[in-house]
Amino acid sequence: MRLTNQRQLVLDAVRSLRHGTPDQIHARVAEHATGVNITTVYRTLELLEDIGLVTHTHLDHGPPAYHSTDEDSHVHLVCRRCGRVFTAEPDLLAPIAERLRAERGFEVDISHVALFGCCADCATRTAGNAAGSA
Amino acid sequence: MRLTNQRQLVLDAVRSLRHGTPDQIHARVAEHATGVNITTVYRTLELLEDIGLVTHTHLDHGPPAYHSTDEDSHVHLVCRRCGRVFTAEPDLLAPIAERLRAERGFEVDISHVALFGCCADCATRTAGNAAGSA
DNA sequence: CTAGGTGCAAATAGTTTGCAACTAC
DNA sequence: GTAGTTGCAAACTATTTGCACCTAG
Repeated sequence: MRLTNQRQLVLDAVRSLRHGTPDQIHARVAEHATGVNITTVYRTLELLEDIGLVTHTHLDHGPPAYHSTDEDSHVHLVCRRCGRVFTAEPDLLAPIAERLRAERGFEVDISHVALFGCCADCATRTAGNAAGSA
Repeated sequence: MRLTNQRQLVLDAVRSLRHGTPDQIHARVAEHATGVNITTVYRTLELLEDIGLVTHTHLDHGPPAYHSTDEDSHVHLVCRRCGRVFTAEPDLLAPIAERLRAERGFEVDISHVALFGCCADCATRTAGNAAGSA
């Protein structure tokens, strides 16, 4: 497999953006080099994922978020109000992963998990408001 | 709000398909009535979600899965090999939801959760095979 | 009757593919 | 030198929007 400049750039971008979409990765790459095509970004991400250097998660609808497998695997907490992404220790899901493995042989990919909900800030901000979501 | 035939059909379709994509819902509706447009399906799903009759989950990349809020809320287990969707009791995540609420004020929406991984069947089928994914 | 709902077609966004030119090895 | 890689443009899929027509209330 050939190590091209583009591939190095894409990998660097994935590492520096911690949850980058293909588009964001492309933009980041473009800061360092001109003319790397979005197509190449997609192809490279697929390749890097294939050889296990990156993984992707679906943090919301829309573009997937890519992250390097270098980082400690972590669980994503996505706030559906403000859209921010928090991380939690993978440890959090360990008991569940254990239970699913034991009870049904299902092997959870912890680094791929996103939990949706509402973060503390947004909960505070909307406290007292129950019904109307405009 | 007007109760139209189309809306009733879309809601019925969401209920009968348990994890339907907009496309599948459209197809299901088309079995019962002619000429309901995919656009209407999208608009109706948005509306039904807004008034709380349905929710959607991202079970994989691609189209979201809609389900009726009638059903018991449940956790989705998505096999990344065969694509099948299993369900688990929401109970499974309760301790985690509790912990996140206590530790960081993050309120997890349990019915929105999908756990990715590999089901027992696929694990068995690929036992002993480590590297090559063609 | 009328405000809200629908269908159509076109716009948009994200992603994939064919193919010719290019380059790391 | 050559097979693998890239860029471009066009295809494709999923979704949204504008607008004229239609219908539930």
